[in-house]
Amino acid sequence: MARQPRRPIDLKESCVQAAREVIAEQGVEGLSMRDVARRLGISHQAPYRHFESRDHLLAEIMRRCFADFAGHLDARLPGTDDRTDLAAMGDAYLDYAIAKPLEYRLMFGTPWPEPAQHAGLVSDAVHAFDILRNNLRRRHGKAAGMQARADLDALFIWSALHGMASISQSQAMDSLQLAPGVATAFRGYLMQKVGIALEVPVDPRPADCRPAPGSAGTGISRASARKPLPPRSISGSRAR
Amino acid sequence: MARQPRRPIDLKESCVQAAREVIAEQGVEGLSMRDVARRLGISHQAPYRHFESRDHLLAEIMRRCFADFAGHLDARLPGTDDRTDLAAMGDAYLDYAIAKPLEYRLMFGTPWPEPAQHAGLVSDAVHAFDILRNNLRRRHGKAAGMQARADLDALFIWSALHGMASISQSQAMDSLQLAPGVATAFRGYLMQKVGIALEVPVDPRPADCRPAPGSAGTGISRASARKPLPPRSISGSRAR
DNA sequence: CATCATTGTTGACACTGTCAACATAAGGAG
DNA sequence: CTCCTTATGTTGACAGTGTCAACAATGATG
Repeated sequence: MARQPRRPIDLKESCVQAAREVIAEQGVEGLSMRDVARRLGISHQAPYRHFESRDHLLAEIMRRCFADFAGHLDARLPGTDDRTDLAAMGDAYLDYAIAKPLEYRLMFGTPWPEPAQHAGLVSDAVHAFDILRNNLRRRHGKAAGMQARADLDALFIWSALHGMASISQSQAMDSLQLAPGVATAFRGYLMQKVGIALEVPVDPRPADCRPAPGSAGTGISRASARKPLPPRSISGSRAR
Repeated sequence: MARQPRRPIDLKESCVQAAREVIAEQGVEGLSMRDVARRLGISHQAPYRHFESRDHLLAEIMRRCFADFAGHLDARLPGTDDRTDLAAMGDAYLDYAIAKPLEYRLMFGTPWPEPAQHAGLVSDAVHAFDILRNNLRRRHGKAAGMQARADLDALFIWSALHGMASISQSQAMDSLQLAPGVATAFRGYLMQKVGIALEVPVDPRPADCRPAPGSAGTGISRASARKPLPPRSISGSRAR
């Protein structure tokens, strides 16, 4: 028979809480199992009764971050239509990235532990993405190929937002000697550009010709790789 | 008087080489001073004669990666005009990210060591950015405010490319159940969207009104943060 | 030659994740 | 009730890490 946990205070839960505190204070790299144990006043091995390894603890925390994040996206001020709603979603995304940089970095800037394992992690992360995708699917309708279009738009939006979020968080911006006002205008400018790009339809086919509709010729197009880089390619993975 | 280094084989150089191998094989996290020493058959403290700390070694490697990267961008097939050149640059950027994922992650996905220190790192990184920025400055001319416009465009392009590169490298794509063909079309689609966004001029002012020129209303716009997130904000830094 | 800075080695220290063995206690079976 | 199983927590080890301190060799310079 499965025995019920009768502990009043849930040590597993406490570990997660303590670990989140550490991460919020010092970032992922600062997280140590022993530190968690120390903060809770328990032996250094106690957390291992609840988490197989540091990676498993980390995965659980990442899962919760994704859940938080998805909740934050869901809690945006509802737009009056799909368009303003999309804008609100973009704002909510960037607000979160700014307000919780270390959590953001944990979700999107840290190599994931075990891909196949930690199924909960994956499904929670996908759920966050689906909030964005669902909006675009409503927008594009169900005609043939429109699922793909919605996915492509979702990936494009995500790229721009994530790119901006992670660039803003790196110290890079400080060193670039940007023209005055650029740093503060960046966010609004990017949102406008993305909005424009979404308005103008685009052929998701191989691309290569297709001038931009209403404009001379897009400028950036030709897809696919050429010139496969000199010799020494890179293999490797995040093993060990 | 400054003594000349008379060593035939430069141990400092060997350390860098060995460390780059480790990183290319196992990623940044796998880099260990002692491992470097072991590979070179020297004592575990020898590398410290040439690098103050692991972070200093890492900074040197990052610096070289940026130099490589900038060289790779410079070595793109020259475009016939600024537009096709910009496209070639985008392609070169993504080619590099794909060919050397671990180096790419090292440059753009790893918290930098000491910001102020390691001046060489910063200047080499800025140089890579300047390749992009210079193209856009030529494009925009020198009229008042156009410097800022060029910087904004550069940041926008960088965001999209970096966003795509880092999303593609995460295992996320595999889990999203994307519609068929989306994964392969992603790159070309994003390049087209970026091209379109660059064609259509945009007001870099605060944004908030300004409908997209030639279209009903951009959809994504309103900049700036609202709703500052519940309570628990995050402080912390990458200390120690 | 004597001096001295450069470079490399050896040995420690505190810290990490994790394995193994042990202690304790609580519930069910007899 | 006792006995046993199972969950939980503790103690002690081991190999690995970055880094400090003390020492040794070596070669150019006074």
